[in-house]
Amino acid sequence: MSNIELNDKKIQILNVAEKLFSDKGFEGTSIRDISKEAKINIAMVSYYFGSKEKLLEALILHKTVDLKLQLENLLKENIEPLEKVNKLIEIYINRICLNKGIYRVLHFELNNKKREKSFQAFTELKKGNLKSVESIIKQGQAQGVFRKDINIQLITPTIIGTFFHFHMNRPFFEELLDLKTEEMFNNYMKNELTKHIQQTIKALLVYEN
Amino acid sequence: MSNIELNDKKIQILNVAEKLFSDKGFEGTSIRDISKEAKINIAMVSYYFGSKEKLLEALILHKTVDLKLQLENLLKENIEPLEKVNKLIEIYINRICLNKGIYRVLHFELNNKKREKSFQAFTELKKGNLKSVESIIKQGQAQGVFRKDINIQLITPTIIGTFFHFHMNRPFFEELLDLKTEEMFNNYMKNELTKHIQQTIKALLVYEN
Amino acid sequence: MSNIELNDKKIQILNVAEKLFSDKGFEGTSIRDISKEAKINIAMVSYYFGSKEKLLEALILHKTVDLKLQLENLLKENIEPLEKVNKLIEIYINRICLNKGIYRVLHFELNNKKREKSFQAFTELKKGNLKSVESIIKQGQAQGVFRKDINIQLITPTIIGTFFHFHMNRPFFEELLDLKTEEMFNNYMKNELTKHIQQTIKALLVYEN
Amino acid sequence: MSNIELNDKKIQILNVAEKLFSDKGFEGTSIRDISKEAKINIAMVSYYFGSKEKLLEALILHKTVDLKLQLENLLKENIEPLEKVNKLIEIYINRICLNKGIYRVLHFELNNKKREKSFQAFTELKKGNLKSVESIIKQGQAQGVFRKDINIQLITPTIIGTFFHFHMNRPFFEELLDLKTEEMFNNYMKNELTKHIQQTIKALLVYEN
DNA sequence: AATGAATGAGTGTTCATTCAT
DNA sequence: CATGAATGAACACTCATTCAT
Repeated sequence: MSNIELNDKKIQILNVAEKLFSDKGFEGTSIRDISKEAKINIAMVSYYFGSKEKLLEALILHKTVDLKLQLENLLKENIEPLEKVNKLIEIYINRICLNKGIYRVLHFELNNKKREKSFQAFTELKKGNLKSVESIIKQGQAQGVFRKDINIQLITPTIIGTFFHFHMNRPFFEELLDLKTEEMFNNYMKNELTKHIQQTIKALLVYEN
Repeated sequence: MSNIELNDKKIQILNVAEKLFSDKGFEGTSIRDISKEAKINIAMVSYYFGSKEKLLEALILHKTVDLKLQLENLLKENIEPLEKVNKLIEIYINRICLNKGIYRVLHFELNNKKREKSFQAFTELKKGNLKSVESIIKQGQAQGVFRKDINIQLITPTIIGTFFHFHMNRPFFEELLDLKTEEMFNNYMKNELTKHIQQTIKALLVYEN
Repeated sequence: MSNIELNDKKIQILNVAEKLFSDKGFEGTSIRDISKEAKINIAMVSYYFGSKEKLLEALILHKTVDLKLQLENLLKENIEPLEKVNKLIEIYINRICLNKGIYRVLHFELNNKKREKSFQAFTELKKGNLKSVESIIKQGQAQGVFRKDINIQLITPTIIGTFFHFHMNRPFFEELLDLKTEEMFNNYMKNELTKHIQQTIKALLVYEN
Repeated sequence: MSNIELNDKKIQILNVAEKLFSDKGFEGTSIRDISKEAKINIAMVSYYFGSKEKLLEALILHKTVDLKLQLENLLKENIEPLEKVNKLIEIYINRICLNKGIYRVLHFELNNKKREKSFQAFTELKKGNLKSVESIIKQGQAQGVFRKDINIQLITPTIIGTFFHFHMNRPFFEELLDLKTEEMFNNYMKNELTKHIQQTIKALLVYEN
């Protein structure tokens, strides 16, 4: 899927880059920071990836490949539509949790600049996501479980947007909800927040206005 | 509310800063960019605001002052709770549309760094928002219109998150929904998207699981 | 002697400038620092003195006018030559103590740059000093008290140089001699150091090699 | 003794820095000045030394390392105390003549600021100097050649102070003594001035008040 | 006579990138 | 293949000074 060879050192650089881009933003992270943290020579980044920009592109490609697979597997599962939606939500949340950093960077950086290549990859990903959601919901509609008048295209923004907003405002919610440790915060996300989103989507899909 | 005098040139700088911070991020925007775009001397920013950091603070204060007032007025209105929630959503969306730039900056820049002062201003704003939501929902609960077991703290993330995710992925949705002009996109946000969010929140507040 | 009018504000500026130039050097002191410390408008310095450079010139002229008078009075006193030399040393040390700052600036700044006007004033001062020393020593030689083969031109460097070196290395000697307070340091200068210099010059003037 | 590698370009930078710091002071010299004079890229200074401040530190270390050795060798020499004192004076003067620039900087820049690291290196140097002087004089006192009541700590200020004052007022003495060429001035320093200081110190050490 | 507003030039430093080895 | 050395450009910011009022 990616046309660049990824040896160990490249992956090491990508991991460090993800962490730092996430913490300090793309512009706020210098190649020096990356090379120091990854314990590699400063020229390695340009040498391996061509430029800082292309490092970001590689990072995005590297981190978004397998979500597609996960979704395709979900579609094949033989479970009820609502259950599938719930699992879909869990997959999303889990993915973003796993790749905390990159999603932040993705949303912020990709829309500002004309990073055509990665942007396309990202667009493809989003289209794939949408198709999966569409497929699941139409299945539910066919079974008479879901309402017919649903704006399917706005389901994903609700799921990911809700989660993302919570995630982006982490310090605020840490204080508000008294989530003192990393573990507590993660638990809240995986339990309360996930439940809230599932409940929201269910209400939206099922409730007759 | 703001303790700095805002003459025309300051406001001009703030507007340019909002635009550029929004487009290219805080770190990605240089004082040179701002001064060039605003057609002012490069030293003016530091001269007027003290530093780039303080410019951001001033920008946040400048752009968030009247949201609070709008919400307070809403609370006093003598209308049904559901109607109030819908109006609240409209206010949010309208505000973010008006100040696209600053909200984008707020979301992406303000949480990763220790920009204490600006961060506090933003936290206060979010706390105020939460209080308003809480007040409205409890009113609805008292009237028996809304369910009792609502996680109030997660309502705002759903409203703003959904809207924001849509807004952040503008190019994607422009293509997907064939929204060719600025006007069409804005109309979609003000109609379909708003309706979707209102419908979502209503379902969440009213629907018995 | 000075061709500029010195009103209260000018003198206030000069005093602040002396203090700051002394503490942080000429280049290390900004007009902003001076205007803040002197509680005057930042444009006042340029307005009153023309420029930062000219402020320094004015400062030098202002601070060196009355040394000449003191020396002329000393010459007229009817006391023994050795006593006169000792008094001369006391006058020097006292003057430099009084105008701590300016002498440091004088020596450092005046030799580096071509500040012709103040440099001339300073040269005149030094010539006057030399004449006084010469006059005193020749008096002593005439009376047979002092040796004939003295290099009069190098007496002043010995007096002022010794004192100045001590003064410039204040932190070092504070530690070495355990002079914990301002007062202790000043007392050491006025007593031990003065005595040492007087003893040195006496030995030089009197001792037969 | 120095923990930084000194290649040719670094030494070139150090030499230029010494010259310019000496001429225009530390604050008065910009990295741009240095880079222009040394014909190197402006970023090289920060690249090589870390900062302008650290360049000064390196300069001090670089220029003061071998004085210590010279003094230690002097102490071991088997010559009369008075001869040793005279040689000590010659060493001082010679060193300062050789490294005119750095000593000038040392005296004027190092005491007013908290340049801790450089300051410490300089303090160590001064302490070493003092020990050498002390050792020599006590030897002379033990042999009954020098007086017992000498304030040893004020010997160095007299030696260096006298020399330095002369050196700092070079233009004045050039005119006064009609020293038309560089060579004449240097000769005067190495002959008359040195002799004067040696004579002064001898008188101070030997003459019974 | 005095000053707040404004500015162009300059500051030290960091940047991503290049290139000879 | 990999890298240390090196660099021009850009960074945020401060400077002394000017000028309209």
